[in-house]
Amino acid sequence: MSLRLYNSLSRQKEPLVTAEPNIVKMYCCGVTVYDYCHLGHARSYIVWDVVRRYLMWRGYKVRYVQNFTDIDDKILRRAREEHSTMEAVSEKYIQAYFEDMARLNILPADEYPRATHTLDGIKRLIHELEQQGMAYAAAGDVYYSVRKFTDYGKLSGRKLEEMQAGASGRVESSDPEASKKQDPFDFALWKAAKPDEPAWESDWGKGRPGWHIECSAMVRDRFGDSIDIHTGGADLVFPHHENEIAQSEAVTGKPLSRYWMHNGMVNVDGEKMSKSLGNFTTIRQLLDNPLPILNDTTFDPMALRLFVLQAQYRKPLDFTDEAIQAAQHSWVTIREGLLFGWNHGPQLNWPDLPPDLPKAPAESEAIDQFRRAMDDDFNTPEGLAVLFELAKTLKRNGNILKHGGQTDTPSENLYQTWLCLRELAGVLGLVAPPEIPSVQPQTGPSAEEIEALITRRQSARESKDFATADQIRDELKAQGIQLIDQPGGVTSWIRE
RNA sequence: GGCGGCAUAGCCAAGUGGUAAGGCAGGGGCCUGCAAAGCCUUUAUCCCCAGUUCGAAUCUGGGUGCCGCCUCCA
Repeated sequence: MSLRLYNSLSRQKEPLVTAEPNIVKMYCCGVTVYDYCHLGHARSYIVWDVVRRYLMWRGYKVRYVQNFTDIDDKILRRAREEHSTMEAVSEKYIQAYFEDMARLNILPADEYPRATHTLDGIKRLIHELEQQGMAYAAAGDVYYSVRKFTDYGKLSGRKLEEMQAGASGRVESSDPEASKKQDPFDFALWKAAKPDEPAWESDWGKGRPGWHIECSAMVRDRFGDSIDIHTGGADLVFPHHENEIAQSEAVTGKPLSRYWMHNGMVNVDGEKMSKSLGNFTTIRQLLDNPLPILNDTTFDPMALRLFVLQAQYRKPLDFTDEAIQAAQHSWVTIREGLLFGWNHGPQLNWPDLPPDLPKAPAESEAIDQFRRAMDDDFNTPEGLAVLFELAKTLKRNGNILKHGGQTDTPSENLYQTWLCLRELAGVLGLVAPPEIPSVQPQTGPSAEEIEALITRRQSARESKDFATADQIRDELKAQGIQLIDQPGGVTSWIRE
């Protein structure tokens, strides 16, 4: 059974057939760098990271390119506000982007082209469009003649005539470029320089590129005429991706991308999270601040990842307190499972664990089920269900071991389960750093002190002095020591 | 107004013709001096109506509600 994915272009799931066997050329529309990334960005890049990791796990060689838009009105406005420059603003937020993505364990792209580094390619493409009669210059601007591209609207499924009815009110008057356009639907490929704004020399005079053209130019520069998968947020379908298609395909005569994939939006109270609505939470806001709903602890980046992957990527995802809480708790379960080997391997006489763990047996049922789920348009909620089954088993056995019992599950089975969980979690980018208890910095009372207190409590309990017994338990609890009274009068303890 | 999508337990979410995965939260039980932790166990007939079918959450038609895009947007 092959991998199938939903292609926005055909509006149906299709088997993945790449141009070259086992090679995937993938381009993802990145961010405009004028602010910190919010949860909408987090979702988008987590989703595409998982797609990429899964394809790699399935044996594809993936080349992944993602751009930074570093020329833009909003960046300029931000620069003015901060008495800074466009370069400084974009540099700052590009660095912030890298920091945020690293925390979310998103693999770095193979390349990060920037608009400011792609001027040659952009100008070349505009020239070619001009030569083909698809574009025209107008007072220092250059526009794309939308009506000349007969396939216009094929991605978003709209017809120019139908759009006109609803859009006419806005397109006409409010747009300052409207007077230069031959048609309201035409869009800018190149914009004439305004005073005091960064500008580049060109045959049309000093100016800067429009937004859509950079992606067309970058894809062409890095990959050639066609790629396999083009991704981005659902809000980019129109006009951004539609325009990319118009620009690229008019010149090359070939499909810009075989498959188009779009992720659903993150919602707040049922409405899209967006800059313009002002209802956004940045990634760092969420991860850096202790949250009352989490007992004043911070939200784990991996829990954010889990939160995102618990929804199918094309559906809207509601961001709520309850969702945060659920994700955090869920993550603890997965993490317990991931740490099982490090915590209990020695106890089970496992061999020393090499840094590169062996692969789980490919024919295992869990792997099979996971693959079936993910092969069906990256069904991560179903894939996660597999992880939970594995993690629960490990967690349960870990608890039994921790509480002094003896598991009746063969050590070898637990080892395979653990390898399997780690491998599949890795495909989803979910990792828990090896936390070997003995290596952790020990704070609070020493083991001897604790044992002494337990002995004192024990005698208090035997003489029915429960007040003293409970007091000792409470004091240790306050120092992060959890006492566990086991059947048979034995009391063990763990550091929390 | 046009185009597209969604509607499954308290919340999130799989399932696309054969009598409802998983997570979170909750209930019950075991254990305990009490507790914590743990273990076991439990919780839905799938928005409404009408069809097709031996059989539908799953197909068809009609409603209702919500969301996205049509302007910068992941």
